[in-house]
Amino acid sequence: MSRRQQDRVTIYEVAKRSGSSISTVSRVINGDPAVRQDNRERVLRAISELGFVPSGAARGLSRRSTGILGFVFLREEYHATRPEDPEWPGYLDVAMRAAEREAERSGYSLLLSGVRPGDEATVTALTGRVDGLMLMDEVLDEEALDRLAERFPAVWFAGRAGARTTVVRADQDAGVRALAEHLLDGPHRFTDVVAIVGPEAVSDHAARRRALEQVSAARDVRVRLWTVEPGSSGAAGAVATRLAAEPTPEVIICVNDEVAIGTVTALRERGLRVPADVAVTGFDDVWIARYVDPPLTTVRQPVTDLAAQAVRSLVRRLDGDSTDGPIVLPTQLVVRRSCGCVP
Amino acid sequence: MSRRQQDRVTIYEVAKRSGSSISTVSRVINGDPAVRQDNRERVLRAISELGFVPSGAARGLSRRSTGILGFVFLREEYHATRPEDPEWPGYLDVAMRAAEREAERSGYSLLLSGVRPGDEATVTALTGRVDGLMLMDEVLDEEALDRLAERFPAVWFAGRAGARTTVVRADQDAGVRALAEHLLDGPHRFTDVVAIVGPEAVSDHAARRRALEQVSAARDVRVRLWTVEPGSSGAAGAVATRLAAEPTPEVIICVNDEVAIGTVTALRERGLRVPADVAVTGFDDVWIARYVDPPLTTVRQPVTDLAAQAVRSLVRRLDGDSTDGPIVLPTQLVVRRSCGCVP
DNA sequence: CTGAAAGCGCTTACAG
DNA sequence: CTGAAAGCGCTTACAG
Repeated sequence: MSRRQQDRVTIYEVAKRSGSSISTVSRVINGDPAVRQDNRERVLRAISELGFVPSGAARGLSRRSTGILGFVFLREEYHATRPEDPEWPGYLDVAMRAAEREAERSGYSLLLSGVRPGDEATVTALTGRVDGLMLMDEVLDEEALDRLAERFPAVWFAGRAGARTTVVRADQDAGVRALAEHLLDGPHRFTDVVAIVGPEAVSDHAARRRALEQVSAARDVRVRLWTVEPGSSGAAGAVATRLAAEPTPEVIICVNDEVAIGTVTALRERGLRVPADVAVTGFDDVWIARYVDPPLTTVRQPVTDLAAQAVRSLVRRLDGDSTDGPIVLPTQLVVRRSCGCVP
Repeated sequence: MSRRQQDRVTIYEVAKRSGSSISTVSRVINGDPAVRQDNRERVLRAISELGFVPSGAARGLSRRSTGILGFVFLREEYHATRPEDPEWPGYLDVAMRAAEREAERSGYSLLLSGVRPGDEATVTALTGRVDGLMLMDEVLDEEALDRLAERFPAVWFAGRAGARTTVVRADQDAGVRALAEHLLDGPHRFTDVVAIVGPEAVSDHAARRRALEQVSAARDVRVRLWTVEPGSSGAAGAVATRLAAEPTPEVIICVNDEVAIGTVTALRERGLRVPADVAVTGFDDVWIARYVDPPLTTVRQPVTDLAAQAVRSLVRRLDGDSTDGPIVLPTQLVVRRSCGCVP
């Protein structure tokens, strides 16, 4: 942190060279229409001759605003569900890119920060360098999040329904219901069901699990829950182990598309066909879901929209509008071949 | 940009409450061991009671360093090669995540910025808010890049071999040679070849094209080049059009894995089997390449490493070490089923 | 070991 | 329309 930028050209040198004051230079930089045309041109010329670039730090200090929004997420090794390859980009990456796009539209830059779960200290430190914060669900628990949001503009991305802090989330409940009803009431009327679930601590996972249990209980179907351990070395391996130890179900409902892909692989290694012998479903509808073999039946989450809405809510708050209530976007069942219900 | 942070607690209030001076508070914040234990404790207590967080802007102004590194890339709509779905995460996302990881290890944060091609103004403006910049190849041309790098710490990510500025890149030449030799000299000895290539303006694409032409010329094989237009609405559509208009080749060498996946789809829609009727290869070896049908023969680029090396080079430079020469990482041929050379 | 004071490079009332 | 000056909240010689 002790590295120096090279000698920078300051507003003072521009003022001197253009024969004006720093006030005028500042006005020109900021597009104040009050500056007389000839003065403006003189200043602009000096700026380009000197290669002047305003210091973001000085500007930020003076304006009490950095023009930066922060996106805080869990570092990869703490993700609850991940496939074999640490390089897989998915839900989170799409959200990051979309957030950057939307931030830029509002004149902000996006700062990335991957943290350990519950690392309040790092999040608090970020507070000193950005104007607002967007936090992924698993970063802080509800209490810590509320404590932060009380004194700093923050939105909870994919957070828990009903939180005090503004939450932007997708309707997990409706998505799971549509999926479960399709599987339990559809052409196959599955009764022997396994669900690979994520940890209860992740809001979206908890919501999905609850919805699944409600739908299955109403039909008197017992769902076996298989947990993917946080930091496990890969879904395919974990699923293979369970398959070897337990009776094979008719359908495996997976926590996300990546795990579904791993599950298909694990089933095939046991000589089972998908969907002929076992149906498999995913969640998220990442881009690749339609291209794998078989194409995945899944539930689409509007990740791009979710991220854009989170940024917009934050910007509204920074613009002085009152804090938004919860923002819930719809999910959508996408039926493809992996559930065996279409040819 | 005129939004205000709420009233922040400053170092002055901490000093007053702890009965010390702002110098001492500053020393405590920065872990100066010279501060006497009892004083330190008093200050720490005041900090936590007041919820003090140092202002990044003030600190940055004073230190002449922001602690932020910038990653500049082309906004999505300007990408040369992209599949149908704008949400696909790939090479660039993996690079961003890896850069964030490595930046954090060195005590920096990563700022994202998606720009239009050639947008020097935006890049220059960024210069005021970060300590160093990592630019994707297509953002600026070599001249603009060198102009920037002369006065500001910058590395060129996947840039042109031989540039004056520090370039971090993968060995495209070796990767393409290995692939082309496998196809032209391997079991099938293909002679009727199509290559779907990216724009010459992208350094990696130009390098690959050159290597392919050299290998094929040496064997007297003529390669038909199909160009994927920047901003085209999708590889599958473009490929379908060419397939309808020209004789079907024995093998289609694709510019990346996403295009390969689109190509497989387009071929199938014409009733052609892959690899039985036409072989297809990709490039990059994104995570999904092994899971699609058929699994893709491709060339692996060490994207994570590339990003980490770029950040490290930048940090070395900021630490006062001299500027690095070009950094070239190896690529690797990965043979799977899509080329038809293995069962 | 500690404090008073200058300085980092901007923005913005305020006065003219 | 323009400038002098104060202020944003830190760090860091310098003196003690």
